Amino acid sequence: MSDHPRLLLVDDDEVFCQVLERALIKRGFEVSVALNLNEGLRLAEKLTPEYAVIDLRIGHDSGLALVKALKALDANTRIVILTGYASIATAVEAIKLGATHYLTKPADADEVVAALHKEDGDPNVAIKERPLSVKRLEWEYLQKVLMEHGGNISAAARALGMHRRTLQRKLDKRPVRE
Amino acid sequence: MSDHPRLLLVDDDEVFCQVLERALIKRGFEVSVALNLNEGLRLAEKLTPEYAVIDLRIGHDSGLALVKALKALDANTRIVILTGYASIATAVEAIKLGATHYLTKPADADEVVAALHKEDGDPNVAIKERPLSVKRLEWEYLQKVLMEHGGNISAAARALGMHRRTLQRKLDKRPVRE
DNA sequence: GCCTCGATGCGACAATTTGTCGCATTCCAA
DNA sequence: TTGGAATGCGACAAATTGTCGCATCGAGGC
Repeated sequence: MSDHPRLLLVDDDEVFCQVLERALIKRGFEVSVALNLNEGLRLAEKLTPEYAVIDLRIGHDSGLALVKALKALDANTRIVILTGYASIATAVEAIKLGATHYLTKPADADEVVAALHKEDGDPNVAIKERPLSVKRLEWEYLQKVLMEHGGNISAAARALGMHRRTLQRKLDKRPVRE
Repeated sequence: MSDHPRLLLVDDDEVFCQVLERALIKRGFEVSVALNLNEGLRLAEKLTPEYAVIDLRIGHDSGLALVKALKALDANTRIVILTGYASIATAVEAIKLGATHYLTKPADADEVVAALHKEDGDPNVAIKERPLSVKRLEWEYLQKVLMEHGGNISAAARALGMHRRTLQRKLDKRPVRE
């Protein structure tokens, strides 16, 4: 056992979990990973983690249920919702249920950690030195959605509400530095 | 003096205020209207309303300041943020500051009243099935970074590697629906 | 094989959006 | 009071996007 704070990571994307887990361990957390809701609940009860990073959509379940459960177990748990399917409605409910913050993918480990430590109602604490440029954010997002559509450019463009020609052109370019 | 609950309505759109005021009176509220932040603060202190409906953008000021003030006066005040410039970043802040709910214009009086009476977090809100459009993602990101810089447009533009003029223009526009 | 449908790559041109400058205010802290 | 920073906004050129069109390609279905 260590003095490292316990953190529960729940997300059904295995690859994403592996990457984020590594990054969080490097930042001093003792990380436990669950790939589904039940496993998440089980680990939560067993470990009573001080921190949690939870995907909004875990398979067909909602991560918000887990927020409620974690807060019931320990109201001091600091929870961040991290999702690729963000909406104002779910953000509002997440915060009402006691989540500390709500992040949209793509988000890097530094953002996650910063969000975990964010204080209540405090508009600005740790300002990130270099936020991703808009172009870079867009590039990563395009890649992510494209992948979710099996590389089908037409389908991705439709999902993104963007003209196929435009997506095509954007993909031709290099990702922006930074 | 009646037994009608007192409601403070703060929005810089005069026409909108008139319409909503009438509708709220019809629904049994004793409504006071303020068209700017200072007037809103003054009325808040004078009336200590049980309810408040506040625009996020009041002229050049932020309605979030008023949420904070109202909650400081009386933590039981039920406040709904109503805005045409909705973003996840501001929604998260509003709820953290104690707002009861967060609505996007256009919203009718029934929705507003329902929101005022809304109870705590519901883990069963519907989760979006589609990812955000690129435009919407950008809007959310701009709002987030802007908030991290305390609303300083110049600083946010620098951090984003984007021209101030461009950021200014993007912020003026309404967020894309979805 | 033949046909259809959706995906793709790409040219061309118009419609929009951005990048830049400039300038008048407004704000704020020294 | 004063200098520096932030802001709002007009104007015009530069760059990006939206649209249309068309030829090609691969997977099914018949």
